[in-house]
Amino acid sequence: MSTLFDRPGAYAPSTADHPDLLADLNDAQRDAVTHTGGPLLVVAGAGSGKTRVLTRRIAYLLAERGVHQGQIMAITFTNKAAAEMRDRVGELVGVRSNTMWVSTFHSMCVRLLRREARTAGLGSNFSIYDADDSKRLLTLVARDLDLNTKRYTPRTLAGQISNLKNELVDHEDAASKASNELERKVAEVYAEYQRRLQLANALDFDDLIMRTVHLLQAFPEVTEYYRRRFRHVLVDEYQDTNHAQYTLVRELVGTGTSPSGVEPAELCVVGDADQSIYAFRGATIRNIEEFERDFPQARTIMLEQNYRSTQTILSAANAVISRNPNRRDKRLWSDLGAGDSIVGYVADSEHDEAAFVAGEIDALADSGEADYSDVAVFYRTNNQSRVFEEIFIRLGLPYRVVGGVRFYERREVRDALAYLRVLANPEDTVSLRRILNVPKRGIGERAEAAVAHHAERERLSFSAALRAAADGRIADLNPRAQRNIAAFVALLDELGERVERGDDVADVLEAVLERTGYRDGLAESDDPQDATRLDNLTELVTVAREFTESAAPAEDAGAGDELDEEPALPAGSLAAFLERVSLVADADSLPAPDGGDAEDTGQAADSGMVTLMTVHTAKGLEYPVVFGTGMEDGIFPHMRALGEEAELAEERRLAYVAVTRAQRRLYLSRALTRTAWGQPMSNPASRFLTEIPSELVEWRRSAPSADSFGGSGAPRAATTWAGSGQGSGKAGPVRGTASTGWKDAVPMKLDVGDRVSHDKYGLGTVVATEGTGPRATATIDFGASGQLKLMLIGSVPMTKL
DNA sequence: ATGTGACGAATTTTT
DNA sequence: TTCGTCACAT
Repeated sequence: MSTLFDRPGAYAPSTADHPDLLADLNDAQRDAVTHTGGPLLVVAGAGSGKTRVLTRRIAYLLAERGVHQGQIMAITFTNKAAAEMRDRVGELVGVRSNTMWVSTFHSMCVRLLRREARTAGLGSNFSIYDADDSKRLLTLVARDLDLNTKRYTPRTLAGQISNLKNELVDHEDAASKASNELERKVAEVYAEYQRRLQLANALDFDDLIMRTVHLLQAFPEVTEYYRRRFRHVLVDEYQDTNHAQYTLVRELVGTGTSPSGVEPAELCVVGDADQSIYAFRGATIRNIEEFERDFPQARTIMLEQNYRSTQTILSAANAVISRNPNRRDKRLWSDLGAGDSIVGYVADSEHDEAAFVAGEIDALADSGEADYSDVAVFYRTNNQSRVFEEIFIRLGLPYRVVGGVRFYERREVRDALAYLRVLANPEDTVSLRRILNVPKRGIGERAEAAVAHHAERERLSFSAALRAAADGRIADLNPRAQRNIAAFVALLDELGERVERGDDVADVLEAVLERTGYRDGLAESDDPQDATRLDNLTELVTVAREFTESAAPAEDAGAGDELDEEPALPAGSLAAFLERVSLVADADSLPAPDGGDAEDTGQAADSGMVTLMTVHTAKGLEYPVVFGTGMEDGIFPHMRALGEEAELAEERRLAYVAVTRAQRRLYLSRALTRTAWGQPMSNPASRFLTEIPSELVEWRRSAPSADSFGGSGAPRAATTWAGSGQGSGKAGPVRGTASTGWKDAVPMKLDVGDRVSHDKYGLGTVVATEGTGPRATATIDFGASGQLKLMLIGSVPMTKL
């Protein structure tokens, strides 16, 4: 790999200029790279060279400003982004990038918490609970507290508690602030949940951030140490930070001169409020919108030149996003020219839509206009991928689906990992209870409850109680269960010895799969799914094997980096492996540039496959050809967002993300009818579709025009039904101006039993109604044409009789 | 203790 | 439709 170090004559440390670092940047980018002093906010529109700015800035700090790599902390949200940043900085400055702290918020916090475990009141071998573990624990807690688990589902509880932690509210504050029944219950659960986490020596994802913030706030001397150490903090995707992460950054950077004279570090954050699509997880664009207020003397630099897309695509994106209220105005522009029109398509059904997409991809490939790998198909929700897969398989069109159920979320993988986690941390009760009877070994609910009660009564950990049970020290346990428990404990001990004597992780894992009978159980099954499960376990063993191999030689002896002199966890250890897999949840994620793909069904190289994914997973990626599908109100924007201003704004940002992924060609399609949960459903055109200026779109197939329906629809129907997708460029600009389009119209009032006449499906009877306002739907029986569920939003070409 | 059938709910998800 | 949870039977 060529770096500035390697290139003869290109680099002379700390003396020469480095025109290379700035030469190919535009003015704004250059400003962002060279800015010195106060906090810097880089507002980076889609495709405006955000990563380039960040990496150049780091390189510039090292090369031109005499900053030591150990003084830099760069924070991202994903491991992928962290790896990419490290690589790209490496290309610019060489091996110095290896010892920089470039990491995700979460791994940075883990690193810090392990170092300061004692101060933070943690065992340094703490486990990390992910969402699934949290929910399991919450299920236990809710049961023990006798909650109505219908009303307080683990999902709800997890969401509420997560929100509280993201806002840095601890369980005591939550209790005192609670103002209604739900909040009081949540606070109660929260308290018990935290108690159990502590008992299990475990932290959940949100704790990683919150506990770090609390640590820094409670121990100024600790904070001071890190502030002295990190003089430059850079944050990527700043629009995705939640309050806790925001506070963490502020604690790290510092706001004023500390008592012992440490000045605040230089802060550089990069983000785009228009691409904030994770508010539902606590991200708040407040952090970016009020950056200037939060950090006085802050400077803002806007990157508005887009290097990715044609002007047509950008104009469409601008048209959509500009309807969001309270938005900092920003207009992306491109000098790549207008390019091709956006292609619109109105399909009869989702199958029809998929067939169109497949046919179009085929045509592009045949004409040589695009490789399969140039093409991405986006949808709002994962279940929409199915129909595409079906058609692609039928046509032999190579594709890959990104996302969905991830490798580390598969049941068998989690089971196997739970064994390892118990071996590493016997107090990890959630994992222990998970594997207690997996595979089935005759330790049922009753026995488990008996052990749990005993633990509670005697104030023992579950693990200790289990040992008591094995020794016959629990009275109300039948002998059979006792024997089974004893055997299980013996099994764990035997496996534990392997860990003790330092066997490789992969060997321990192999032993787990063998000795527990897990592998045999799957091998003997005739369920075809179990064959896949077996493959996944084999893959996990491979991952473990590779982990050991990469850990051994990569011992870079600290390289004078004081923070690395004592690794918190021994390299290659079981604990280190578990930490890795907890924090890297994307073994089978995106097209790895190097093609080093962990697991996939397909054999073909990435280069030859169409990519299918949700719009969320598409963030940060780009493709020459993009298909945005399911552009219907109720699908995208999602039904749940209709009528909710904040959620609608987020959907709009999501649409903006979708559109701005496209480089050359953008297709937008919708279906008049699609099957939702077994029932056919009819959705109107997505409002996002109608907001795109019609001159940018060439409709390959449009909605049936009002004329062809003949009849007079509901008032307003004739004009509005045609709203988008009015064919062949005939339609004038879309009406429905500003935010008050026809979508805000009152839905038709229908009750069960009402008779209606639909312009397309004829006479029908209302058999059910659901939802109200913008979410109102009616299921109508059209006799021979069957039943159809219609969204009543805006207008439907239908009259009530 | 475990297997079966009814029932109900059902976005998005960087860690 | 599909998946996971719950009640009940074996």
